[in-house]
Amino acid sequence: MARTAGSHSDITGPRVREAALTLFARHGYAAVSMRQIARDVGVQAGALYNYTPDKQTLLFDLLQGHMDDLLSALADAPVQPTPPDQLEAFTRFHIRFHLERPQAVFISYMELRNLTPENFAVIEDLRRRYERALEAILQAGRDAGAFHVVDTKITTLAIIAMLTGVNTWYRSGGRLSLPEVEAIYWDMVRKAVT
Amino acid sequence: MARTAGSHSDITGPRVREAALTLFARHGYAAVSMRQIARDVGVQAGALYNYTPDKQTLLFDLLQGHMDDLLSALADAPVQPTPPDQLEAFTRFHIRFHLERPQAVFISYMELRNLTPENFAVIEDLRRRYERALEAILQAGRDAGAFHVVDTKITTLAIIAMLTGVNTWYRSGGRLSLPEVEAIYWDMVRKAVT
DNA sequence: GTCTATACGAAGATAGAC
DNA sequence: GTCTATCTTCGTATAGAC
Repeated sequence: MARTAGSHSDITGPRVREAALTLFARHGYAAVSMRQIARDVGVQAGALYNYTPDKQTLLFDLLQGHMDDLLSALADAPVQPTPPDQLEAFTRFHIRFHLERPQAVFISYMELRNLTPENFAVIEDLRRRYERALEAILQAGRDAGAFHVVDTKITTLAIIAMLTGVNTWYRSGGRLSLPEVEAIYWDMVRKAVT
Repeated sequence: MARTAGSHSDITGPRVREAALTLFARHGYAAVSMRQIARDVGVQAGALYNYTPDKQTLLFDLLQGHMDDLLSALADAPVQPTPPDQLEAFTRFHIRFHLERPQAVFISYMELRNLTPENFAVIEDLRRRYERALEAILQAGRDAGAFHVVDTKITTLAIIAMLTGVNTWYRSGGRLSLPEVEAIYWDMVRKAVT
């Protein structure tokens, strides 16, 4: 695609999404105006509509992009031979991935209710797909006699809630290193399913 | 206090808070207008200002009321003799209390960022007080040799995150009864700290 | 692609009548 | 205590010049 001299679509577009991500995470989708986003990017409000048809789509794109990244990264992770190894890999993967993008994680479950029903359904489907990956590990482990799990659905949600909770308190450079955090959580997960 | 014939302060006041709670939980604080709240209550927008000085105070009162209820209920719970019994009681108390008022729970951590800094500090202090109650149980259990906990602070936050996660999926009348849910979570908590 | 200008509606909050 | 009316500000989104 040829571009004219003054065209910055491939630079400004990502900057719009970055600014929106930061502002949505800090103040919430409904509390952020297009004018604020434009100010952060350094353009006028009207110019934003070259990069998104409306504010709703901007939110949806951020959430969908995040879920796509999550599922791709999960799919790219090395395959482990046994359910306990798979569960450990999942635990460490989840913590690391989520700590790397706290803002996207934050809006991905804080702003779900600000999606239109159609957009919500899309994100929900992606989220369920991620949960099913963990549940499959728990089921395989139970079938193999390695795990003692009363209800794989609930345990799946409980583990994910516990792990995602790391984002509420972890600060890099704090008292604990990332490997230490991973080890502590893996210890709890391992014991909880045994 | 004498009241005039047309005075409904003691009826309308709570109804304003109820309507605000429901609307804030459903759409988010920033997305809800005073006019919407007034419509739900059945008065004009201007009349709301007889019951709250402004929208911010309305939110703060809801959150502070919720935290006060939580800490009172915890203080009123029967005292258990040993750390494992205390932890079981805490686990069941937390699940039951939170499932009884899902809307208040929801806004109490979704709308924290919409509080003014001063109001935020007040709510944070109350939240920390609740967390310290659980941490004290974990420390006592570790000192007594009943629990195996690497880091009491993190374990406290991990347990609370896991338990509060119940609110995201539990629906009364669903597949599992409340006692069953409590039992499943207590089983996981117990194993995770042993 | 970005600007300025603006259409159009709705927000929070207040004033004064009843 | 509640109403109607209103002030002032701000919201999303669009139009047309450059």
